[in-house]
Amino acid sequence: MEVLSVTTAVLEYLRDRIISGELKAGQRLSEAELATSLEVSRGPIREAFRVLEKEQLVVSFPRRGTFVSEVSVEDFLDLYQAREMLECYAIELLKESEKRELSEVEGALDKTVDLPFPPPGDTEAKLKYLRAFSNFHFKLVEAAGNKRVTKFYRDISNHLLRYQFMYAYIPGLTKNSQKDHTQILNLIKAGEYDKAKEFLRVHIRSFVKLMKSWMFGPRENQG
Amino acid sequence: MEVLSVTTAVLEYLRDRIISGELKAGQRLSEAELATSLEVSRGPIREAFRVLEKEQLVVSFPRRGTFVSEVSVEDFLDLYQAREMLECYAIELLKESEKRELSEVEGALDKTVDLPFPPPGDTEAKLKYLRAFSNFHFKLVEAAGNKRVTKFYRDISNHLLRYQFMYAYIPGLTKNSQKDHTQILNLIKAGEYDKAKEFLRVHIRSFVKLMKSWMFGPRENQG
DNA sequence: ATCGAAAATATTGTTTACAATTAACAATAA
DNA sequence: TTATTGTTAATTGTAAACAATATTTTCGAT
Repeated sequence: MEVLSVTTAVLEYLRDRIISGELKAGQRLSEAELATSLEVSRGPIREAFRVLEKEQLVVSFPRRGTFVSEVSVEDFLDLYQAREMLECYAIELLKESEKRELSEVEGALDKTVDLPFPPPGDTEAKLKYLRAFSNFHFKLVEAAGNKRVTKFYRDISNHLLRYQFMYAYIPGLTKNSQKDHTQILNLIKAGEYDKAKEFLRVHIRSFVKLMKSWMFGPRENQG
Repeated sequence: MEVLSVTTAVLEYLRDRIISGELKAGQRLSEAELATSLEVSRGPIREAFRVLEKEQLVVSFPRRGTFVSEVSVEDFLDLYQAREMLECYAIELLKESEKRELSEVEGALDKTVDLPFPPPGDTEAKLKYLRAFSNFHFKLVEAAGNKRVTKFYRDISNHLLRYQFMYAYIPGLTKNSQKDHTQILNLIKAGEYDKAKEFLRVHIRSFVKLMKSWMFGPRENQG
C-alpha cells in the first residue's frame, strides 16, 4: 500500500471496490473502520472521500457520514445520454480534423480480441476485462483531442463500468461489443464518419434498451 | 468563516480567488501559509486542494506542493469547444422534450438586464456580475435535465469565468451578450430550435474569436 | 407494552504533533 | 567562476489526540 501517496492508493482501492460492487450502493463508509482496515490514518481516507465525492461515487453529508452513491435508472440514462453525446461529438471532431490519430483506438480494440472471460469470483480480473472494452470508447473520445472532455469522460466511464458490472457482465454481450467496435473503427478509417456515428448511436442505444429491461426486471445478473 | 464546514468555506474562498485572478496561474499555494492566514489547520486546506485539483483549478505534485493551474490558449479553446457542444446539445434535448421548463433560464436572463457595471477594485462584485451572465448559459444546460452534464458544465463554467475575468471584463461586451441571450431564449420559446442553436453557435464563436485576438495580442484588459 | 427523554456511545470535524521528503544554501573542488 | 556535494531549513505526508455533533441505548412514565 505504498505506491505513490497513501491517499492515491486509498482512492484507487475504494474506487475499484465501488465500481465492482463490493461496496454496495447506499452503504456507509466509516472513516475509522477503513482506516484500521487499510492500516492508515483517517486523513488520507478523508482526502480520498473528497475526490470520490467529486466523482459522484460517494455522497457525503456533514457530520452524518459518507455513503456509496445510489444507482438508478434515471442516472443510468443520464450517463448513457452523456456518453452518446460525447462519442458522437468525438467522431464529428475527427471528421473535421486534418490528421486524425487512431493508433491508440486501434490498440485498445486489439486488446479486446480473444480476451478470455474471467472466472467467477475474481473481481480484479472482471474489472480489467470490462475496462478493456470500455477503453475503446475512451480512446475514441481521447482521439478527439479535447483534454477537458476526456477527463470528464473518464469519470463517466467509471460509472458506466459500475452499471455494466451490475447488469451486463455476460460473455455474449462483450463479444458482440467487440464486433461493433471493429465495425465502428473500420467506418472511421474509411472516412465514413456519418455512418460510424449512426452505427455507434445504434450500438449504444440497443445496449441501453437491453440494460433497461434488466434493471426494471428481475435481478439475476448481479453476481 | 463558519458557514457549513471549514473545508467548504476554504474551498469556495480559494475557488473565487483563483477565478478572480487574485491567485495567479502557476502560483504556489502553501498549506501552512494558507492555514495561518485563514486561521484554520492544514487538514481542511488539504481536503479543499483535493477538490480543486479534481476541478483542475490547481495542480498538485506529490511532496512538491500545490499550484494554481496554468492558463493557455489551447485550454481556452478546449473549454469553449466543450461549451459549444454542451449548449447545442442542450437545445437539441429541449427540442425533443415534451414539457420544456424555461422559467429558470428566463429568471437568469432577467437578472442581467440593467445590471450595473461594478466599480474597479471590487473583485467580489465583479465576480457576481460575470456570474450573472454565465448563469444564463448554465440554466440553459440545466434545463436539458441531465444531472451529470449539468455538474460537468458547472466546472467548465468556473474556468470560463476565469478566462473572462482575465480578458473579457468590458461593459460593452456583457451588454452585447445580454442582447444575444434574449434573442436565443426568444427563438427557443418560439420553437425555432435550429435557429437558436445556430445563433448560439455564432454567439459563442464570435466571442472566442475576439478573446483569441486579445490573448495573442497585447494584454491591456487584465486589470 | 409503548413512547419519550436523557445519558452513553460512536462518529465525524478539526487541530496539533511528528516523520519523511524536497528544496535551498553553503562549502569545497575542478 | 562554475559545478558538485553535504548540510540545513522548509514543506508536505501521515498519524494521533481532542472537540463537537449525531446516533443509540437505557430507563422511566404513561
